Amino acid sequence: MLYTEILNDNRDFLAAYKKGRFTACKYSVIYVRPNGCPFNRLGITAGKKVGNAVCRNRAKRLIRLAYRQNEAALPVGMDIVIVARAPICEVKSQIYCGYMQKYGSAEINRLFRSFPVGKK
RNA sequence: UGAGCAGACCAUGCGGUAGCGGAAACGUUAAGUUUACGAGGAAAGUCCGGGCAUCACAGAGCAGGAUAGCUGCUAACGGCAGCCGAGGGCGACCUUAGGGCAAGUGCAACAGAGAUAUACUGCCGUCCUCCGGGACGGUGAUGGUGGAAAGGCGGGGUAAGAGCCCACCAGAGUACAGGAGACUGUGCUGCUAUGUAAACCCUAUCCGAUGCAACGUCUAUUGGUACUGUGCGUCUCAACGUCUGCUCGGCGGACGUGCAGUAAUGGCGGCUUGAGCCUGUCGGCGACGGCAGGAGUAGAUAAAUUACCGCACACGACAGAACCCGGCUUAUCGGUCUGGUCAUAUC
RNA sequence: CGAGGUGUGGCUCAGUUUGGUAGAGUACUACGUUCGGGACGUAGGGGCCGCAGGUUCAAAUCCUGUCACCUCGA
Repeated sequence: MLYTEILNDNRDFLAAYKKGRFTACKYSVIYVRPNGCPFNRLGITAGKKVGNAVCRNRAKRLIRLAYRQNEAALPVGMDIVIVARAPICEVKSQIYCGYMQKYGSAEINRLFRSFPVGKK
């Protein structure tokens, strides 16, 4: 991934849930929060409600694929946490990637602009 | 041909495009390029057993836990193999926590006269009688209840009855024979013994604790707090700590102060060749063992095996390694092979 | 990786230790009460006790396996 590091600290997840903005769809929920770094950080959550280990792994792969394909369109300097929902297991990857390409990046850009610039 | 039993095995395949993980080679300040490799029969549940690591180890007793026919296999096991007993199936075959209530204690509702020892209705004898029956003694076959009524059934016997006696069956004890043993067979004694130990318990055997977030090692910061080691001073053999819990017993003396070291975080190691797999052969009924030959890189750390397309068909189930093995249990679309059995038909 | 607990009427829970009758509150139905409703009173229905085996004369209870959920420790 080009400008992206992995977000793996529990505090950062909690900060994204509490202080970030979010947008939701049928397959996933996206939390966004500026982090003040010259790169993005991506965290993926696939909880127990998604399914068994096979389903959770598949959900993580699909999200990672979708993020990789749309990475160029995203702004820089964000903490992004994507939470998988149960229906993502039964869907083809093109549908999810297409959704992310069409709406997801636009939503993230909109949320990014919605944060006050001076704060950053 | 149909039904059924046991065992073993496979787990969609091939091609293309893009991408991921560690490794090797090339290149090198680096970016990168190429190559081969990259989830399972259960990887799952974590129910047992072991390896490995650290800590503790003079020991003794009690408590606690596990196992429970016999012989073997194994590193070990609560696993497996063969056999014995019991039960089920016409059969192939399957199931089986299967020591001890003839040490002790407890429990057995309801029903029933009576539930671990008793006598309501009865039966028989003697006596009495107001002829309805009553008293005393014998008896435990009969009635109904119950899971269970004191071995079962038949005959003899008797006033009426009873293993009181006899035959057969069942159980117990004992002797002999066979077997490695569980046990089996035969003879004799002889009727005393309800069920429950997956009730407490007794008997025999086994069990140190913690778990790769173990543990080792390197490094940054804060701080003089905590811990460890050691030198000096003071006080005492009590308290405290530790040895799984308790008792005895063992080991460490405690406090103050000086010096040295350690740390939560991160990196690296542990981390994958192992009581392993396949083939042949020898020993063994078998589990398994010996010998010979052969093949063989998952090792991540928010965590890699993917996404999409095309073709074929049976239209693809359950499901994702996290220190490693041996088992057990559970989930599973379907398919293949081998060996027995029963029924029917034909020769 | 390890330790423990809970599954019982629609809902919340007793009963499991010490095996024999499944119970309480609430909800539901009917009747009474009231001018009518609520509250109250009386009566009633509703349970393969998570699932599958076993021990026992007899299992919600004892034992074994299994499924789901919850909690805790490192």
